[in-house]
Amino acid sequence: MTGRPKIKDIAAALGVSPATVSRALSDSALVTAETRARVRQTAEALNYRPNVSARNLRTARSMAVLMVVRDVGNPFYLDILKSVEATARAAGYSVLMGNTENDPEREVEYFDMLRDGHADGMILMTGKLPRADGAHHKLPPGAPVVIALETIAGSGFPHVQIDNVAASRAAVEHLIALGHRRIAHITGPLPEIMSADRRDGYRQAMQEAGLAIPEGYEPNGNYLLHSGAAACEALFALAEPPTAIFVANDEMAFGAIHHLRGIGRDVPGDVSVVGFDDLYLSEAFYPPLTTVHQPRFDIGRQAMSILLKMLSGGQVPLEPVVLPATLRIRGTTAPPKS
Amino acid sequence: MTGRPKIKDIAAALGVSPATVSRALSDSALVTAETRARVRQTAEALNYRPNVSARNLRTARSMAVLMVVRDVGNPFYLDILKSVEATARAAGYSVLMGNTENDPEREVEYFDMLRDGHADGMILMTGKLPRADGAHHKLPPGAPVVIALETIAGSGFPHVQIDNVAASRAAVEHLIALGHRRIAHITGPLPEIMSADRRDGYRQAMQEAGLAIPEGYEPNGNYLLHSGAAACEALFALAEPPTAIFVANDEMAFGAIHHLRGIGRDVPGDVSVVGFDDLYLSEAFYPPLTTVHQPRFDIGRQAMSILLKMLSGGQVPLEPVVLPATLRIRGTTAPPKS
DNA sequence: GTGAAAGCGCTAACAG
DNA sequence: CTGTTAGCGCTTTCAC
Repeated sequence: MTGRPKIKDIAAALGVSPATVSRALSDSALVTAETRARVRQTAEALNYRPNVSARNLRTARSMAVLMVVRDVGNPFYLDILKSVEATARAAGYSVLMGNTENDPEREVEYFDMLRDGHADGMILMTGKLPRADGAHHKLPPGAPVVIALETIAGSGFPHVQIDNVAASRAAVEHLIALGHRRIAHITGPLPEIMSADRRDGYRQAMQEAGLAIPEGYEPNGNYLLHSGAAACEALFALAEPPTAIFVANDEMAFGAIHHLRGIGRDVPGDVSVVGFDDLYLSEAFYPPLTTVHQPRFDIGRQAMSILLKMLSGGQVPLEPVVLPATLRIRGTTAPPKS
Repeated sequence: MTGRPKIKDIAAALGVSPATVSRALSDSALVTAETRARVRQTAEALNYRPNVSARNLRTARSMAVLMVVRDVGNPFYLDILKSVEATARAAGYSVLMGNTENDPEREVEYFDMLRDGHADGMILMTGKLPRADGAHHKLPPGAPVVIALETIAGSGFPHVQIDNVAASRAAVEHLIALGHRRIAHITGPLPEIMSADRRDGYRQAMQEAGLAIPEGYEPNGNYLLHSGAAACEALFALAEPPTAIFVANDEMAFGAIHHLRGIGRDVPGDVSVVGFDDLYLSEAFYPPLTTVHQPRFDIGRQAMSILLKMLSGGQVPLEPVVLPATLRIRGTTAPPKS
């Protein structure tokens, strides 16, 4: 025998039909325990592996799901990927990773992968659907798509998220409680909802405390290290720089702190900084970063569970699933100097 | 028409044969520019997507490659993934990400994915082949597999790597040049070759400088943050702790520095630390980490290029491709105190 | 409990 | 240049 063995080869070797082999291999109850054992044994002996393309074609399923993120480079998503994968594996699904790099065309490509049979369902963490006019409209209604971490209003897809507004408010309230009054905010990319939510939490806390938000106190970033430094630079070029900064994610917070150090400002001595995400390294950073912790593991697990439910035709929550996020107070926040 | 459109539907709508549609869609030269245009247009109109399972079954290729790493959580691999993906995409391949978490069973599963048609080729960065007795022996000789970053002696697969011994030696020589004599090394997981190479570089540099390696000066780690802290703790429980540490990767170096801070030792004032990898955050860390920079982008690009060559039946380098790694001297190294 | 036969959607000979 | 035909390897009726 040459080439990879097929079901037919096993059948021939055993003098049974291909159908029986197929059934035995898939643990069908329609086959004797004994035949099953014999089939499994020769399959093993022949080093047989079922051809996935053939199976997928026949069953019209890929047993794979797609997880699409804005930036694989962000370790934050990786932790979620891990729990998504664990949950998926337990149900027999594998996980394909999609990375958009914020490129709308690539988002469209990933949507296409649902339709062309690459994957059966999808977890989206990109904060927006491709082209408002809508690649997702090509998907059948009720398509197995779950939105995690971000919000896509009116999409009709289930959501798993945290309350970004409340978490941000709590972070800023912490700074206010320490006595800060000149508090700035480095935003994520706008007008994405997640970024807007975090900014809104900041604004709410400021307003409730009766604090003004001076011109230039809301510089924009894009969640990347460098943009945190750049935004921070803009802040400290102001006539009245802040004594505290709430940064929309940890990575930018690292960049901001790095910049502050460069211009000779001590954190938290001169300036307090709060981040958002609680990355793996945030605690080992110096000073250990005060930040908002997100329940990454739960987010992934819940999102995947809902997706699995959709994939098996079950009911899914119509209301967003909102998980708790908590402020972790560490070493980058302190009372203002004066 | 109900359900997803197939090639047949387009053919019917246009009054041509399915074969023509297939050809038009794949830009075959065997079809008029005009027919091609018409086909493309109705395909677009019908919102057609070719079924990948059917295509893969027919062509016996998946146009996907698998990149398997030890730990997706390590940002180091992500940068490589990005360049692998860019190179793969340019050639029409997509990339599947495999994560073994150092579990040999999972490595075997990924090998199986080559045989069951999930992927056409594979880039391995796990440092060892599954079960010495050998899952890879199930693969046909000359299987499209490239080993990156690590070495699998005698496997016969092409390798893309850096010279870990030389790079480590350079790192330790830097510490020696600063005047350190009590230099310790926190290793990666042994007996993996990459970890062993880095340790050997350390030993060579020490020996050449005529420096002894005291008992306990080579604590083991596993490349994770926490193990760096733990190994460091062991080091500073010694009667004569080191004045400098060469750590086998940045993540453990972060952990070690964090621990040193915890026990009141200043870096680099009291202790110098050198890492390995040059992670994205290493420069933003405080103090900025002195470390060995690896050419991540080139590693990914080269590995994928070689894989593509194998996939198209071309010749591949028999000798390992060795890329340069360079020491980046930053803020965690200084002369010893006394 | 097992076998025979059909067909998933596509591409690649082979004719014309 | 286009159409006809066959078949990739598997699963799943439908018979028995």
